[in-house]
Amino acid sequence: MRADAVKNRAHLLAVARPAVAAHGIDVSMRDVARRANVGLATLLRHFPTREALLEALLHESFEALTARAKGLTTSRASAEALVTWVSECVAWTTEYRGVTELMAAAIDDTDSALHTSCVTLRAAGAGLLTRAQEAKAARPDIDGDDLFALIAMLAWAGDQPALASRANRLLDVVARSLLTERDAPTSRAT
Amino acid sequence: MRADAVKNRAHLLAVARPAVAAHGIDVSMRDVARRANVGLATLLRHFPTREALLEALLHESFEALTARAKGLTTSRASAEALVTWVSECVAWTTEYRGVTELMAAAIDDTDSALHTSCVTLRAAGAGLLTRAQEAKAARPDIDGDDLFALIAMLAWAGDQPALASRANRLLDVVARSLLTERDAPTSRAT
DNA sequence: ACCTGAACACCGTTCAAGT
DNA sequence: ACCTGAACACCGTTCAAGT
Repeated sequence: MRADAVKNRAHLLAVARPAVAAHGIDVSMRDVARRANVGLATLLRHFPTREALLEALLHESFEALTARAKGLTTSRASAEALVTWVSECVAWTTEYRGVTELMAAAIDDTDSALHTSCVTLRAAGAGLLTRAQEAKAARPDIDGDDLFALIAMLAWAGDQPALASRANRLLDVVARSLLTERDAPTSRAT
Repeated sequence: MRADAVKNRAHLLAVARPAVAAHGIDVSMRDVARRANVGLATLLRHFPTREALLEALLHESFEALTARAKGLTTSRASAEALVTWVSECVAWTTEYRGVTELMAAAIDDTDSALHTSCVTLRAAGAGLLTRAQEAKAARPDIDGDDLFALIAMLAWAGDQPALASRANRLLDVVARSLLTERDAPTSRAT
């Protein structure tokens, strides 16, 4: 990559991050290009789709959440680790309004730039879930796909202004059903 | 209303219904007008917003679901009635892809054409919930707003192609947490 | 009263032309 | 290699002009 292209790319990401934070992931691509004092076509050249731009912005977060799952595996009891991780995933998505929709679409779309990140994230959750199930701490009849869906649902609710105030209770409802009775911590147990 | 206006309105609704069913609630208003062989401005004159059009299309369904809640109150055990109604609400929204987003926005927006319908629906659910709670069949620490949020979350998941196959299990997860242990029916109990 | 075409300010896609 | 303006086909909003 040419030196000016490297610089352009970095500049675009620096501009896109606050724009996405302010307007959600539906922010106008044209607007991002404008803020970067660059032609729209230049933005599209670096990031041919919205997903590609998002992937570049979110890659580190995805990796951090995956690493966090591994860390929780060794540091916490299985039920607590699972709920903590779910809660952190949900909390993270609220930084990027609308990203849940994109993730739900990407998980089944091999062509999406977000596909690999989403699959990796789901696998990390599945690991925590399996561990909890082996310890008889989580209900055995759900799998990593269900867990991913539940996280997405909670994240979606957190994105809706009318529902966001209920986020903690909704997490608690899901968590209680996820865990078997005897080990069920409430969402305030940390 | 003038005779030609009445006819236009009915024709627009007849055309809009299959269009929404096919393309979801994000269907282009221009496209609906085109299919009706009418100017876009004419469509907007009858239904100044997308919400107004949707309200006209969905009004009967909202009323039916509200009536259904009342019917279940007298015909079923409180826990079963609650879960059945939740399940029927979720199933209904799948006919109108994307309507959940609109409902979540409308519930807190007094100006939305869908506001009243959503509030009424929420109240109907709250009634079923209260009855179940009084029978000690549902957990006491949630309210009608939480229930509305949970229904919306399940409906949203049903709208996502990648998550839809999990719909039954997700309903079961929510239902189990909603109900107290001893009375908890699985989602297949009917 | 009701309808309509047209102007407007947007959007993302595409590509020929520049450096 | 990389950038860019412009043309394109869309969108919903608004309104003056028609019947």
